[in-house]
Amino acid sequence: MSSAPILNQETIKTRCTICKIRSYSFCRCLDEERLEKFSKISSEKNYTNKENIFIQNDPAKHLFNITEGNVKIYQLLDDGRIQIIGFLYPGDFFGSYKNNKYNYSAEAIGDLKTCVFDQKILEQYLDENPVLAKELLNQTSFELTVAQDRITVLGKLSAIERISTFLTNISEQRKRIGWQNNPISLPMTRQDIADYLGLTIETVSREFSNLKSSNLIKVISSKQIYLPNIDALKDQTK
Amino acid sequence: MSSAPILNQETIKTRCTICKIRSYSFCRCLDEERLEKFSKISSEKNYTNKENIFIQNDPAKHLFNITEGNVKIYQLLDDGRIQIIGFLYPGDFFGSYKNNKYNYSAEAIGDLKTCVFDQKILEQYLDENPVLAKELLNQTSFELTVAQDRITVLGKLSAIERISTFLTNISEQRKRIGWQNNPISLPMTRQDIADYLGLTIETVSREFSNLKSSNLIKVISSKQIYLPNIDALKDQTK
DNA sequence: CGCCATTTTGAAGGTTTTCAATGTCAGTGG
DNA sequence: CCACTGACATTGAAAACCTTCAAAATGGCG
Repeated sequence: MSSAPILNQETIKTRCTICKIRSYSFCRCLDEERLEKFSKISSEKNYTNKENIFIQNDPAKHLFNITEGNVKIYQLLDDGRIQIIGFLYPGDFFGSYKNNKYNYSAEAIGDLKTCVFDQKILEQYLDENPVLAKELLNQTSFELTVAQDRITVLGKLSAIERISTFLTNISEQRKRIGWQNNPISLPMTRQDIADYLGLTIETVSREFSNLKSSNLIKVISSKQIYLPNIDALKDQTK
Repeated sequence: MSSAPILNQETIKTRCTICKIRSYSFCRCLDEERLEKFSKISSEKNYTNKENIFIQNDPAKHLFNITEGNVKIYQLLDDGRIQIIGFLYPGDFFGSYKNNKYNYSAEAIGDLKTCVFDQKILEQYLDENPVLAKELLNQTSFELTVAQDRITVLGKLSAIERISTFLTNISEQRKRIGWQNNPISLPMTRQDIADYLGLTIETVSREFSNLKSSNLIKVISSKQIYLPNIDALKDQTK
């Protein structure tokens, strides 16, 4: 079980108003006035590469919001098999809003800055600020559609289709949050991609090679991928 | 695109108060007083076997709640491949609360009775009744954990593990809503189960036969399955 | 009883995995 | 500066699992 975040009293007043990712996060619905109170119910906690933020089935006490860096959330089977549920980026939230156990483990990919909420305190805050409850509902509904799309990817797509979908999705997600969307940077390893797509690292590597020979990707470095023809790549996705 | 539900003015006043599945549904959080208003923003609509309730990418105008019967929600790929996202039972809701397009198609399995809400009207109602917004958030968060668990099933489990998980999950779900949980009735076809688990009908049939020879299931009829040893079956799930 | 949809079973084939070896690259120390 | 190290990635060959194609069996319903 991972340790609890510590409140940082010096920074709480201004933290939210100067937050760079607020417009991409569920707290965007709060006005300046509400934001001051909101700052007080959250705190900052940072992690380093491969550090666990929490473990599946831990008592679920907190909800996290990424302000900087990346997170992978994953489920582990008894025999060591791993399934990565998702890669999360600035503005994404994770943890548990309501359940008493975390449904997955969470681990930092590279340096990570998060904003932490106590589950109970956040729930109280929702009662006083229904607008935030509605925004969380919106965001959670969206997460649900993402998860449903992933069910189809894992249930029906071939290896090459999964990889192509993965690459085009990343490109689109980067565009959405205003990052460079071509070439794309992949913060995760090939093994992570495999565990995300329900494949082995060898299959991922082979399909990357196939895409390379078809000139559908150009591997600048192993974590920098250029997509010369996104439309043609999209044709591979189904 | 499917047709819009029609308000039935005669029944709206009493419908919610006599609703048999209310305690399993998101509307359980409303008191008698609020329920009367709530009745007025919903209507009843029934469907027959294999009837489409809506199609993926239709403009999303409604949210549905099952009062009787079963629904399958699924995504269709361009080449005809199908992935069933979920089987839904009384008390489950589906449709779209916020998105402008449905993320999946929905079809009745057998006779179906639903309670229908207009998206926009429901959203207004949420503003006046934050308690319902919170309840919808709870329910959607739960749906999200279910979808995440399914990602692991489809990404990492073998055929026999998927089938065993499917059967034990159904049994537990039946217990939860107070139905007979052994033997379990399967309203869907083998093909549906295959499309739900990302397998072919042949593989599903073969694994059912394997479970039969191991005495882990007893096929009373093709849609009535007795589980003589649920614990042993659970050992097959991972 | 007979029909037709659904399910089961069989055999061959294909995609992905497994096991093993080689290659690449960044960081470190001689 | 270059060899060494270890983590990560790629490639190869064989095997496994699931699918595909085909045929037979079952079972519900007129």
